[in-house]
Formats: sequence, structure tokens, C-alpha cells
Amino acid sequence: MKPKVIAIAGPTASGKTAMAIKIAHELDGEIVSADSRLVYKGFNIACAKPSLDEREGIPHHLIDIVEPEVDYTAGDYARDAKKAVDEIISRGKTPVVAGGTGLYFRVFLEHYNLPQVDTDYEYRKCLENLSRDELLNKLKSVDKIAFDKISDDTSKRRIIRILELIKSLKKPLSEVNTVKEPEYDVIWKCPELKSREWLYERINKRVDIMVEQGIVEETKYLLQKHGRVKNFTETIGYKEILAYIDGNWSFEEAVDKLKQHTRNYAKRQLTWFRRNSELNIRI
RNA sequence: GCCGCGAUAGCUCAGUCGGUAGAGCAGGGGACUGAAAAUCCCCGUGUCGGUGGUUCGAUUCCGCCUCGCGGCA
Repeated sequence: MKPKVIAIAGPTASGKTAMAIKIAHELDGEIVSADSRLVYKGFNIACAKPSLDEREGIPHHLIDIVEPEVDYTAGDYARDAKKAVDEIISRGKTPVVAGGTGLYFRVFLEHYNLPQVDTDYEYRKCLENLSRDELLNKLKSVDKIAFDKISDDTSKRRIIRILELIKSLKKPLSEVNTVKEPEYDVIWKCPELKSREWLYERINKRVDIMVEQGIVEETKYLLQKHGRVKNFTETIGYKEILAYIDGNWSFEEAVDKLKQHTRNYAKRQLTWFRRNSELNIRI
């Protein structure tokens, strides 16, 4: 019998944190975060990182594990999450994987065999200078099957990653992207989502709370501590407050944009999680 | 009060040398196996402010009206 893992996935501000803690109390569990922002030290207010108080004594994993300068990847996550979950199981406790990063859930829990291919920054830089058509021609010449699977929906970045995989492994994508036996018995859950309006209202309120908690001070602090590193400047919250600090937006404008961008993000998360019928998302 | 300028999609605006119009943003749907809070794809009918006139035909030209923004008094 496979070990049981609870997975709590849902859009931002939907109440995942509270749900995860409640379930962890009930099942003697420990929480493994599945959030691409919470891994970074110092990303607190803007990313709604649960405080020690809010964690109610439940151990949390994969939070505050790297500095913002480090590029933490989905591959790193798959490896670290497996380690954390297996350790929790070996302690006789229940792993509760909770977060909002769809890709992290996919690479960790949807039983992919992830090939060991790290980011090749030099090769990526070289490919980025090519147009989409040039990249497609390149792909066509090295892997016709992978090329045929490309659609208009496939972003340039995805094509670059596919070329990176093929270059590194010297194998066609079909031999690389394989599936393994599921390792866990995953029980998927999503907090109850009343309606789109309800979610957006919660997002707006949460941003107001971030302002009260001092998101501006946090942004200024991180700016002087780390400078404009990508993981910082590309995070919703810091991005908009930096525009305010730089004088490009008024404060009110920055807060409105922050709310809007968070709503846009929640919509993208919904697209991701709606595909999982077990989450039963209807808004 | 007079003289300009403006009024077009939810918002900001482009455009139509007269043949009923299109971008960005917002909004909706989707993709996404190491950048993923990233990146990318698809979706645009709206009394073209109101009202008269000229015209085969007016959102486009002309008059008047309403509202807004400047300037002069």
C-alpha cells in the first residue's frame, strides 16, 4: 500500500494555509509548502508567508530555504519535496503538501521521471536571440516528433527548454519525458471557492492588509539587502511597490496594480487547477 | 460671456481624404515536465455625446445644444 499524501492546491488568498493547518492538526501531519515564492528568505509580507504563530506549532518544510539570489527551480523542488515527504512518512506522520504553484505539484506528484538536466544559461542566452520560427526549425531538424507536438500555445521558453533537454541528453524528447509508477496515494483538496467575485474581494482585502503590515518597508529592506535580483523584482507585490519607490506610479496606482496583478495570477492558477478533476473547481 | 480643444469598447486613446471602426490595458477561456507570482496562445457590435442640415449615404463635413479641459475677459 502506498503512503498517503494530502495535497492542498488552490488560487492565492483562497484559504489554503488555514485548511492545511487544520488538516495537519487532525491527521498528525506536517506541512510541505508547494510555493515558488515561500522558498525565499525574507519574502514574507508580499507572499503571505505564514508567521510562526500562524503555523500553530505544525512543522513547515520548504519555506525560507534559499536566498533570493539563488535560482531555485522546479527540479530542485521535486527533489526537496520528495525528501521532505519521505522523511515525514518515516516519522509516522502525514505529509500535507500545500501551495499554489501548479508546476511544483505537477513535477512532484504527477509521477514524471524528471531527467537530470540543469539550466544551461549560456545555451539559453544563445537560443533567446533566435526567433520562434528559427527555434522551431532547429527543433524540427533534431526531433521531428517533438516538433509535431508544438502548437501555437507553446511558448518560446518551452521550446528553448525542449532544445536544452535534447542537447544535454542527446535523445529525442519522447525518450526523455516518461512517466513512472505513482509513489503516493494522493488525496487532492481545494478550499471551497464561493465565486470569482468572492475570491477577488479576498485578494483585494489581503493586499490592503499587506500595506498595513508594511509591504513598502519590506520592499525597501529587500532592495537594499539584495539589489534588483530577478526573483525579487519579478514577484507580484515587490514589482509594483518598486514602481512606486522609483516614482513611476503613485502609491494608489501601485496598490491598484498589485491587486490587479494578483487577480490575474489567481486566474492563471485556476486554469492550472481546474484540469485536476479531483479538486472540483467550478469558478 | 468670448475663443480654442475634446467627447469613439469598462478605462486610455487611434482612426475613418464621407461607404457604420481598432490598439493597449481590464475582463473571459486555454497552454505550460528545472525561469512558473514566469512565459505564451485565443476571444472585440460599440445608439463613434445629443440634435438638425448637406448627401444616394454622416461616426467622419456644417449649424445648434449638452458636458469636460484650457486660455482670454
